[in-house]
Amino acid sequence: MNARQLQKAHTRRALLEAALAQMGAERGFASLSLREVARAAGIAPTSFYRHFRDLEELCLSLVEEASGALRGLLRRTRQRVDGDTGVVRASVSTFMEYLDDHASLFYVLLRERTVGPPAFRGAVRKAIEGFVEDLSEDLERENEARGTPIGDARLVAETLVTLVMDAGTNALERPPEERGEITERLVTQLRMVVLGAQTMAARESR
Amino acid sequence: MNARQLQKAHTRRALLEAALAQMGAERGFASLSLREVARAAGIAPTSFYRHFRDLEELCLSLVEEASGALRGLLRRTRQRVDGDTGVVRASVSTFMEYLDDHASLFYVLLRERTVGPPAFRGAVRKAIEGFVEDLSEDLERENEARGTPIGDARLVAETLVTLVMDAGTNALERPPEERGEITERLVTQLRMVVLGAQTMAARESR
DNA sequence: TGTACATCAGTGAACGCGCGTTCACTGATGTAC
DNA sequence: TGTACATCAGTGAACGCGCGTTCACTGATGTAC
Repeated sequence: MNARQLQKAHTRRALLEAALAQMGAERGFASLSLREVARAAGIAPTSFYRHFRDLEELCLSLVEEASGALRGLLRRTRQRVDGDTGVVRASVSTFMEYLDDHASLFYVLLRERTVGPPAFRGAVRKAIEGFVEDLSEDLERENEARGTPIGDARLVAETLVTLVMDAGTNALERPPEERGEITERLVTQLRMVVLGAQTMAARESR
Repeated sequence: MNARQLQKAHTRRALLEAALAQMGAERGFASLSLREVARAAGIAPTSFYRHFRDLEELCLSLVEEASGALRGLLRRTRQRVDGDTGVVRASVSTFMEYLDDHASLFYVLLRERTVGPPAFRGAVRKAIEGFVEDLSEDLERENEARGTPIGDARLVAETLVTLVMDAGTNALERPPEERGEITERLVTQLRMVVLGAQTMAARESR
């Protein structure tokens, strides 16, 4: 890569980081300002346009980045799911690690799910659907292996993901010392769901 | 009430409605503008201050209104919960009715849960906690009556509310014809949770 | 009931401010020969 | 390697705009006597 291209990539990164930093706990994409972001990235406002068409394009990149990180992590999770630790434990601890490492990115994913331009919400939804898809496959595989049918695996996966995302939101809003409790409650919730699904499937096959 | 007081109350209402209308599908509280709201309410921007200190105060009123409506509806739900229809069905149909009648208010409740000033998020959380509290009592009462222990009723209630809120968000974002499917999936989800909780409680008491 | 005064919801002009975007530019880096 | 030219990330001045907020005001409604 050119020295020029390298420098450009550098600046682009600075812009993304700056936008991410601005959206702390209280601000959504809607309250960002191009000038503010440029200022924080250390460039003139006009230079912004060398990298993105507008703020929306920048934020879309952020969403994609957040999704990518999440999926990558999930993929790594699979290797942990073995006899010792079940899908539930493994997924939860993976998720909480992600939360620690990418808190700001996660904010983006959670917040912009319900506000903002459609393209935005669509991207977030797609990311979550990918998550659901992966988890669904894992669930089916594991439950076939164990001989415990789980019924509509996709619906179960959706339920689990919903609960995980919600717990993630809470975890970000509460002080870190409550993190452990939130995790434990989440694990119980997820087990209830899986157990309920199995019980339901068992009844139906009778 | 005075003619004057009456007129004032009228204008106040217009302001609240205007703000609500502005926050359609894509806009959060953060992207409202005082002038825009005043314009839509048919008054001069400066008159706004006769009613609210700033936009935040207005939005807080909206959140409280939304919470009030939700709780009121829930209270009415209780009367439906009898032998014929269980807690689950009754709650879900109640909720979906609310969704139809107060879509905009519900947007406020769902969106501003994760973005915006702390006072704001606090109010929303409090509303949801009230919801959880009420449902938790219902669950305990019903399950004692039936002799099917449910374990940590509060945790179960939290799980149910989380799933209901999430389904509500989806329902608002999807075309109305998908509403029925979403409702059915939600009912199944909730039944899984209740069944799971009961199964878990039964195992533990063994 | 009539009069004099107080209240106060709503007004319109004015302010300074930060915003997004345009434009013609600069000057370091890259490329062709 | 040296030279002439092209590219293009970053610049700074300038624009028009809508914003939140202040201020002194108006005039209908309410109140005291």
